[in-house]
Amino acid sequence: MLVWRLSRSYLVQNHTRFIHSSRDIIYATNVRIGNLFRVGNINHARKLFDEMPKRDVVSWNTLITGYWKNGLFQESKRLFDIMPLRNVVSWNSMIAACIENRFIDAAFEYFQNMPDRNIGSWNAMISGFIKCEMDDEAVTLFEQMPRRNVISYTAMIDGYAKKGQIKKARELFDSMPIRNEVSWTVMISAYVESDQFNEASDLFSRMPCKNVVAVTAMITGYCKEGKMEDARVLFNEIQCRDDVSFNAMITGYAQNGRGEEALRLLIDMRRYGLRSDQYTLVSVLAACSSLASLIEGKQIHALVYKYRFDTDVSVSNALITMYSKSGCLPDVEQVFEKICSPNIVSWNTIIAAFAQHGIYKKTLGFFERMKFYGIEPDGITFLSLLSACGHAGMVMESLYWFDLMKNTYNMAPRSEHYACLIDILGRSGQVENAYKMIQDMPFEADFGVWGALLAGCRFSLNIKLAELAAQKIMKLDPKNSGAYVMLSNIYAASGLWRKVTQVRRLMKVDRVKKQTAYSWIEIGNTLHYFVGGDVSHLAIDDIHTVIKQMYSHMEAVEDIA
DNA sequence: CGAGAGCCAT
Repeated sequence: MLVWRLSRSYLVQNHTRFIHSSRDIIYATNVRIGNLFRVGNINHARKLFDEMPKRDVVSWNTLITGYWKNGLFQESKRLFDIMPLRNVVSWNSMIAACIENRFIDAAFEYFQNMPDRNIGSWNAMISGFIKCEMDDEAVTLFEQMPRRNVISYTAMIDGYAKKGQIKKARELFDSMPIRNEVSWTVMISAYVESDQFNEASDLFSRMPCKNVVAVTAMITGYCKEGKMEDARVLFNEIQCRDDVSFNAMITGYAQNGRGEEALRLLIDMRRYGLRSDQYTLVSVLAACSSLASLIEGKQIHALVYKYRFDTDVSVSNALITMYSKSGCLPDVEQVFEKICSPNIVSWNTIIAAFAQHGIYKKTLGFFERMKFYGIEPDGITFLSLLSACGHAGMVMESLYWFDLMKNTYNMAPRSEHYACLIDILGRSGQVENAYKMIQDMPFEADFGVWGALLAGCRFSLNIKLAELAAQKIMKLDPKNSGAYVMLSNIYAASGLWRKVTQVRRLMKVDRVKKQTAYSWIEIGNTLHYFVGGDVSHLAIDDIHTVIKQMYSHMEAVEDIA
């Protein structure tokens, strides 16, 4: 009897604790449906929904959101139309769905038609306008909305930042009543993006609670400044590193010419238990490109296949550059032809690849194909075309492309285009014409333009122009040793030894140090370094013998040509 | 169930 009573009370107790009201069942099922959609199991999610004896508005909303997040916008729309009862979230979800599919007008229609809006509706619509670069509309809504929260402000700040209106972004940031870590991060990355490192750093130091996202933005800032050691310190301080922070650090190394460290960090990343994604692969491929190390590049290419990123355009573009820098032109073409829809970067990349190897015909061919596919060339395309002419020594053609760019495509040449053209003119001994071109430029010549002129002067030993160009460069970039070295070389080639000594002395006074140039090659696991005049290599005599043979061979070939 | 942030290629 006692046992019976005990067990009965036990049962009653637990019954009340575990019994599911129909509301609980609906709630649990909704959560399950949402989770199934999140892992892309659409059919199973739908089956659960269909089998529900009773559904609430959240069930419908979960279904609607699940469909458009899996790329089935039309089904979301259909469900929205037939659902028995809608709440504000149903409407907001449809707004988000339209925005995701770039139907901004449809989104606004939902926004206007909905019976009542909450702050989320306004925020969704504002960020939609910002995504579609309709800033005026975003501002109008922001000003019209009855209440604003931290998300409204943050979305607007990000919008201003993306438009390059950093000042306005900052004003809003300062004026907002409450800031959270997202607002701080948006503002910091706005400064990083617009190369205002000190402002970014200042904000970062004042940020009360630094999460991994903000730290990653700051790491990017340090990397852009070339301060890799500082970036690494920040990176090491992160408590829980994620794929994005690893990618930022790897990219930093790759972009600062520290390919070995980028590759090493890729290994660390995998050891840390993180999978590399397309961002990682693009960056380590860039690292391989700068190292011109084909073996590692091919290994990464294998990873690209393994992780199924071989259809990613950016990855393919990075592969093209890698193979091009290693001189594997057949692989360059092979990767390119496998891209389903090459974008402007793909075309520019392959054009640049053949341009850099002086294969003018192929360069031209890809340019024609690009036009045939209806991709409009941009400034970078023309830069590649110009550089192709430079590598092939074709002055007339370069002037043709320059003219085509200006007059047929109505594009304003940038200083890089001028620098390229001036380089070509200089190499062909036309420094006077090159100087004329500088004088006719619609804007002030920069470091690159004067550098190209100075470099050109060594072909015709034009002392006057060389001195002028060197002077300009020293003014624009006082720490740069290149101008001093180049000028002194031109003096030396002209037999002006007293002037050579003068420049050397000037370098000491200005405390400019010549950077030693070196080249290297990796054979097996050994790295062989070579500096100019360096005879320390064990096989230096053999090397010199081979070089002499190559020179005489080249001369012989040139005679035939 | 809906709204805001960091990393990629010429």
